Amino acid sequence: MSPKIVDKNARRLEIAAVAGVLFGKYGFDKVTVDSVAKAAGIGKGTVYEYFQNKEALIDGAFETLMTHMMTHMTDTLDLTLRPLDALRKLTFSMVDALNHVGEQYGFFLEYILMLNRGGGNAGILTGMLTEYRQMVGGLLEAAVDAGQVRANLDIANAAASYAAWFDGAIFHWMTIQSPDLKTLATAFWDFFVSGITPREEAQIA
Amino acid sequence: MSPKIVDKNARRLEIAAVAGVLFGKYGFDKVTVDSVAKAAGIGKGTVYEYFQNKEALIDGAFETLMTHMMTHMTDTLDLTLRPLDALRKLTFSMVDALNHVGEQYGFFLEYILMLNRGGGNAGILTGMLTEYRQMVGGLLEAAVDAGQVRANLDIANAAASYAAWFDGAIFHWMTIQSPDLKTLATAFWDFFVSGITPREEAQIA
Amino acid sequence: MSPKIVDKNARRLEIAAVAGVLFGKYGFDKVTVDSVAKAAGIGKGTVYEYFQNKEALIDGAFETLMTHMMTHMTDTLDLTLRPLDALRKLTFSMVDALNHVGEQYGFFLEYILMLNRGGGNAGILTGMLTEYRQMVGGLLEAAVDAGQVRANLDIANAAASYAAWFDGAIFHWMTIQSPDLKTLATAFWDFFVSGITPREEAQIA
Amino acid sequence: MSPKIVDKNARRLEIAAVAGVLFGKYGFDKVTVDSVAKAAGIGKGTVYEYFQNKEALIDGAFETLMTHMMTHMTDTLDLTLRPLDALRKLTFSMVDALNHVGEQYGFFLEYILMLNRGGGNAGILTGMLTEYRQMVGGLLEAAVDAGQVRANLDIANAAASYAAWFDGAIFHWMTIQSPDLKTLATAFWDFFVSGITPREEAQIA
DNA sequence: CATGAATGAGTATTCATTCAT
DNA sequence: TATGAATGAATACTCATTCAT
Repeated sequence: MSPKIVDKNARRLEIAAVAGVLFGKYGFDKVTVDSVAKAAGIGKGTVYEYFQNKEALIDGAFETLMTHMMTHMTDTLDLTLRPLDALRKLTFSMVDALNHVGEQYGFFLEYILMLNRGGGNAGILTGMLTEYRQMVGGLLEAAVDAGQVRANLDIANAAASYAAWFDGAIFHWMTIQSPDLKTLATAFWDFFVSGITPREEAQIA
Repeated sequence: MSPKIVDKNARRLEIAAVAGVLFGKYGFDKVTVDSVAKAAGIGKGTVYEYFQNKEALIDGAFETLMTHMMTHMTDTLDLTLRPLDALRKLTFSMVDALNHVGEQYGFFLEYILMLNRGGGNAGILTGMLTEYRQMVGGLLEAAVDAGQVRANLDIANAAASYAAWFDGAIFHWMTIQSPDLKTLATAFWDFFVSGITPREEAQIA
Repeated sequence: MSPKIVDKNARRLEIAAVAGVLFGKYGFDKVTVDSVAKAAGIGKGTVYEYFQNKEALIDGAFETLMTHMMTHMTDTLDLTLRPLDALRKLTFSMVDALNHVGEQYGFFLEYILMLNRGGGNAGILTGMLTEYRQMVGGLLEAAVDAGQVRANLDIANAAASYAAWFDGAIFHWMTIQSPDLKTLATAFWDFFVSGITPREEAQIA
Repeated sequence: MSPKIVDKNARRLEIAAVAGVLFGKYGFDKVTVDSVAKAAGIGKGTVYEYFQNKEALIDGAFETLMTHMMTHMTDTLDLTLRPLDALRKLTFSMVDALNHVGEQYGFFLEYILMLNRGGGNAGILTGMLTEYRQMVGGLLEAAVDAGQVRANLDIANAAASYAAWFDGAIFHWMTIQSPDLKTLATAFWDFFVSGITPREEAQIA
């Protein structure tokens, strides 16, 4: 009922978003609370009205980033398409989006490192990765049902592999810009499809 | 000329190795030069005898790590096997090794982030990644010649995809320990082979 | 806008003054920023709120000292006296003052050395010395008009010589306390006056 | 009898001279023992064979500088000239010399500051200044005897004033290069002579 | 005698956090 | 509620000095 609560939350998200951009660009330790405040157009003390400390700020920033990415995914997911086509569309849409949020992605990586070292809220990330795998898994399952994918596919691990490939590709692309992300994705998709679609027989030695 | 006999290079590598472990465990900014010195059993000033500054220390540590990893790869590479088998062996050997250098791998990720933000020596990393892709590409090419892999495979991109998957898998594994790396690798391998081996025909919609 | 009312400029001058005393007593390099803070009764970080770095602190201290000295001179300058008498009064008043700011004077010397080596703001000092010479030159000129000084005196260089003597005298006095500054000044004044006042004829060989 | 003693002393003087140049150029605190060693073409440890510590090094450097200056003075002193002319020659010769040892002079000033703050060997400096005043005083006394200077001159204080002027002039010249030292000296000399030479009567108010 | 590798005390500077207004 | 002045803990880096060779 109190309209201020809305304001407070909006302001919170605003600050977190600004912080996320800075963290992505310069890294957690190089970003000062003061620079976040300046970038958000508020006083340094005010940041502490919304976040208990710098750590909380990074958690908030990460949540905001994840929300954006998940929203993008959900929005892009087109259930009128056949499952494998929906996955293809999703894949390339993400590639497109990444060309625009590359810096944020750096922040994403860094956050994972922080978690690994005991800082941050691991739950957020685990949950998000699980959700990501499940979305892909769900599509693959539907594709099995639709006969687009071979029935004996280990869906959970295929989804995990897909996701791993995706993040690894971005990761390498950040290091060497060649080949560009779209080319890499195209080649992968081709090869991914070859691996999962029905076939007469496998002839491995 | 020098009255004190010290193998300056050996000492340098020693310090870099110690630093690498700490950087991997706690991250660059959380590691103090003093802690590196203590861990190496030397005085703080001595670190500065071998490295101009903390940045140089991280470059040195990275070089050391890369050298180790490349050496491990080369050592593991068994050219008496058929190419695809050699690649499989390499893959699982790396997975094994990673269970032991997981922390170092965190350092590896972090270094990439630093490079992306303008610090560090980008050349080392680019070179290493290129070398990694080439090694895999070489094996795939040999596999094509041996008829183990379909002839129309885009080798360069398949190698890049393989490498991307590999790093992405480690990356996700660092975040959620489930499934374990070996399971993930087994599923990927199966599915990778399906994608690259010869087949009657592709039946994609 | 600012909820905390602090006269930033007053605080700045206060810190500079305190720093000036310490610099004078112990020299720039022997004085730590922390000791300045302690002496000013503030925290170390606060010093950096007012001065960008230690160098800025010394510039500020010097400005403060110069302002004090110049104010003292101007206050002492009595224009109701005949010009030469005004200069005499000024001279001895400065001597008196110096017995109290001797330590500061050490800082003054040191600052000049720093300037000579490329640090500090040379403009401040040059301006101050020029002003000092002009004040003396003005008095000598008035004395010429009043017939107290011989008309053919090279005023600019006499003023420069006077100033040089003054600083040199302080300088030697700092080294050997004998003779005391007043005696030295008395002798100089007598002899200075002999050199500049009108005379029948010069009988130099 | 031992020829090594000569060597040792020569080496000592050599190091001190080199140190003096560096101290003059950069200031005591900015000069490292290592840089002195490098400049002297020896090892860092060797410096400590000849000087107990950095402080001793500065004392040695100062002694060397003083010896040079005194030697220059004594060499220049021409007793075949009439006393006042000898003093004039000495003055201008020193001015000439200073154009070449300006940097060393900075060291001289700094040393005085150090003494004033309790470091260094005050005796050396006091002795040297006394000697300097006595040399000038002696010439003035001889000039009185020769009738070149008025008999009622307070010789001790005139000598002290002369010396003070000299150092003050150099000091100002270091700050503002204008007027050049020779011009300043010419004006001073003219005016000094006016003040000390015999005259009919003083007509001061 | 000469050396320079090793050392750690000492210091400038940054920045997260607090709190009076 | 918003602010930014004040603070001091934390840290990279320097350099005089020692001492094994």
